[in-house]
Amino acid sequence: MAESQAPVRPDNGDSSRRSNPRIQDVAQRAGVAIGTVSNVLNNPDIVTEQTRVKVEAAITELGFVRNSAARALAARRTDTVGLILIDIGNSLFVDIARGAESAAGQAQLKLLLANSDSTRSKQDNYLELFDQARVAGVLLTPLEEPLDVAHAVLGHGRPVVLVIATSPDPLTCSVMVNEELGGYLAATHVLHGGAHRLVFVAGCPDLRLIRRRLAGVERAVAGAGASLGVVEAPNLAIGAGREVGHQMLLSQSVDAVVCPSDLLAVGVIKAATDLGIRVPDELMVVGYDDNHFASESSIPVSTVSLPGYRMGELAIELLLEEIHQGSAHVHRTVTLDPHLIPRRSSLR
Amino acid sequence: MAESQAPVRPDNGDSSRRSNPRIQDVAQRAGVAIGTVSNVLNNPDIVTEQTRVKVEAAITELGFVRNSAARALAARRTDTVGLILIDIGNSLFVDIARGAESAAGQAQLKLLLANSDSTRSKQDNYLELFDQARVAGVLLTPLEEPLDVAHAVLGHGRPVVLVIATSPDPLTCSVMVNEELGGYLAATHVLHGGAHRLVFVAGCPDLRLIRRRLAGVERAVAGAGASLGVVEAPNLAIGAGREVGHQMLLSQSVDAVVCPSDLLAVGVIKAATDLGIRVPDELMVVGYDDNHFASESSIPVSTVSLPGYRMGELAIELLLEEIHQGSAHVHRTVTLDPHLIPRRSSLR
DNA sequence: CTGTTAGCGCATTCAA
DNA sequence: TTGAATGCGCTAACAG
Repeated sequence: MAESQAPVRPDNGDSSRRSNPRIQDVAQRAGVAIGTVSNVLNNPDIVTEQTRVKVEAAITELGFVRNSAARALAARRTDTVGLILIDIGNSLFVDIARGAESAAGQAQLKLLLANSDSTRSKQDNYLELFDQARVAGVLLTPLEEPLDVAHAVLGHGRPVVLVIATSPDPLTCSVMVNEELGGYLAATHVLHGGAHRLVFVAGCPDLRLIRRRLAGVERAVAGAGASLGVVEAPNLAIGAGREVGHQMLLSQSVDAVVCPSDLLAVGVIKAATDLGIRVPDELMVVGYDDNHFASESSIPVSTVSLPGYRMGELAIELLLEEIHQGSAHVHRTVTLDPHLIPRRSSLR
Repeated sequence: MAESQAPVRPDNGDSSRRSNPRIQDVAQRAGVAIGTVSNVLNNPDIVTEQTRVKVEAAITELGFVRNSAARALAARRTDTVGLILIDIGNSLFVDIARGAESAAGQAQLKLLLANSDSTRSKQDNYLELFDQARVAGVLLTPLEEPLDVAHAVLGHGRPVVLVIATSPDPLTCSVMVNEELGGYLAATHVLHGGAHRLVFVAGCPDLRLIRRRLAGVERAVAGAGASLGVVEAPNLAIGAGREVGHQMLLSQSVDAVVCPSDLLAVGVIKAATDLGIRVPDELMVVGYDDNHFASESSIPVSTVSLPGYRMGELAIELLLEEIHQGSAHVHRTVTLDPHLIPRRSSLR
């Protein structure tokens, strides 16, 4: 046996003054073994009431805070989930975050947010960040393909759940929205309101999402014997809606406009107002996403509402399923139906 | 010396099939030592071009991803910063997040977001989460006192920067806004527009923030010989603005309303419209925060704009200062001036 | 139920 | 420059 003099931890003496007390300091202070402290932390039930209290006292006295890095390393797992949002400025994604946070909290999981800001490099950076952090899983509102980095994460055995994916991914679970139905609902609504000459403002017409919505509009129009025009817009923002709307309203006869975003709808309403066209009397307008401001505009905007909160909850539920089922898990896709919220912009 | 037979890692054989290859696997594959791989990862310069290429090849072939837990543990530091926002549904905070993310990215720091949702328990939970993760620092948009958990984080030697603090904290750096000036600007603006009978809608009148804004309004009114009424509202939301606005407009003679939030302003405008009072002709309304929707309402809302993006950038800059200066650091507070954005709701 | 011990995967000495 | 050894703080397995 070596000399007991050999100090395991030379600076033990002033350990009370360390900025980050360790479990060992707590054990020493409480007069128990290190494993016991770990137990009161992770298995409070199997420890004596008496020791537990003693240890807890030491913990608060020392201001002990677990080191999650060490914890994750030793336990080989994490109780953190990452959520990557396309746009935290869009209230739909905020709703998703809220739902996910609520469900995660109930499952004792921590939720970390990241904003990809519609930028692939950011999305990929955060995917890698979460991968490095060995999170229990990641929720991703994905940009369009390629999803190679996400697949790399999957390859490391880390579950990924896609939220608002535009198509089911065979390698993941997904929470989808029936976008075609959304378009159909919007178009049907204005058709029932008496519209005959519809226009769909295709912002970002290359997005599969937008094309699905257009498909639904087309289906509704086809069944009603009305006409449908499609005008393209560079993006989904207000400015685009206003510009495209202005041109469109000047050049063609139209009595209803269906937009794949609320911002676009607001822009079109502005254009109409500028031209002295009354909404909804002369022109009905419907948006999409049910953003919070849609109901707050002076002409509240009718919209196709997506259940963002529920989608967030569902995403966590799917993730938990996958985590618990392990290799026996079979990916599945849950598709939610949107619903129309009629507001003044389309009510005659 | 013990028998060299003792296997350091029994399952080394199938390590290529592990879901998470380690640095050692990379080293083996590249035919170099473990320390060398670490070097190409962290000090690429001090390694031979040739070995570097070899190692990088092995990394991609194996799909190696660093384990940030092990990394943090060994290095005793982290390149991650946490940002806790009061309300990610409020575009001001989104702007702050954007600014912070940009500045953090330039400093090679990762930014993680959390939403306290105006809830103390959530704020404290996330503070502790970041503390456990041993982040390099945390940016906090704080709820009002007490800040005890934040101080605990500070006690562990972890810098905290307060953003939109209502008063400077001697233990931290802060990014503040001259709220009194904001109130003054809003009131002065309507006074110049010819208003004589002002009302300040004090949502959450207990918040120091709100009281500061009111103080600014009072100063402006006092210097102009106009009258000022103050009505309280339970919160800063649209509904409150509408209700309080309705009562106020019925019961007193007023020609300008100053609100400490854009939502409140929108509510007041709604109430006015309901009552057939024309905005801005008969009633001028000014909001606060320059939320994105403020310019999008049909009657665009004049507002006191805070430089959210710059505030986020500044917060990171202050944090970096503190990290680099270490114990020599002296906390400082940067106070930014808001500016008024006149829009239709107050322009006659 | 309590105390002891062996790594988790990596950064970082220090020799060579 | 490169390679072998040490331990970061903790969990988990096991012996008392």
